[in-house]
Amino acid sequence: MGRSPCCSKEGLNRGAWTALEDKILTAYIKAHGEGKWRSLPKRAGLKRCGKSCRLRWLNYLRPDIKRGNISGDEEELIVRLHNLLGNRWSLIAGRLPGRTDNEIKNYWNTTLWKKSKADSPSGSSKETSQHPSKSVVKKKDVESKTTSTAAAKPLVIRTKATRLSKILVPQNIPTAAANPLELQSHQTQLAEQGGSTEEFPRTNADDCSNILKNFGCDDDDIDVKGDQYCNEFQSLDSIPLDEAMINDGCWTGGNGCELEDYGASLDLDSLAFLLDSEDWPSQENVIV
DNA sequence: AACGGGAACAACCGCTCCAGG
DNA sequence: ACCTGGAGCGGTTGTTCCCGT
Repeated sequence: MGRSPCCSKEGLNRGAWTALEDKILTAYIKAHGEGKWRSLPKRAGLKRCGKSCRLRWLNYLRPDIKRGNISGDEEELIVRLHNLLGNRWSLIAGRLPGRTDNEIKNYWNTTLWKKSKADSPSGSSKETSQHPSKSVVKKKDVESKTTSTAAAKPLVIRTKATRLSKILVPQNIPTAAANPLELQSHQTQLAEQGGSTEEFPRTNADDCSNILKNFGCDDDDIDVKGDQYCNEFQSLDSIPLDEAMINDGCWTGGNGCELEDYGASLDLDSLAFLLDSEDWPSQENVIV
């Protein structure tokens, strides 16, 4: 409708991200920081849409992502927050350090929705008794229905989810990932530990040169170091990115980015207490 | 061992908001 | 005040994995 698409889709990679793409994106963001997503792919040498890069970083590559299963405490908190906030996944995720809105949304759609349904067999709650993604009711229909029934419902005033306009920068970002050379130790460590021998796509010299250019290296520097850097990238290709990052300490908090560094550490118990508190308005008349 | 169905998760899409010019 | 681009959000789709038959 007259609006240019966020990016030209021609010539762009789509679908699953490769280990090399992950490495390039991670290294670029660690070197230059987040933001400017639209121009990031070009500057980083990625054939991806900016939105895709942002999503990949936020949902998968960010160092403070908490991997692994949702704990019981977290699950309970998600249920409570969903009861309170509805499908405002980003808001819910904001109260679960290390969890992404996408992860919580998926978890709800696959797991908690069923539990929620089982807990209310009478179907008293329309919001929880209908699978959000399996619903045949289109969004516009939902909107028209909600507006048409608004008068019959208690007053609910909701704003859009608050955006986080500030980037929380960990105080001691390991610089290794920004420099492929320094990541070699990870591969060495893995080799010594009998790490994965899984094969990943190889990086050619042109790719390396482009990456180096995008990271601000001048041509002379690339000429001198290009082959060396390329070798490092190629050797890195032999290990999964996650393992490299874990060894980097950034994923585990070992010597890198612990949640506390982000000021994002929250006590689930205290949150649960908060939700129990009478100071919280009930869902029926909450104003967010 | 092969196949089918469902679950889980990653990624994409369209819409909206907001800040800056 | 208006316009535009950047960015964020929630819904939806696609792909992979797992398990039962």
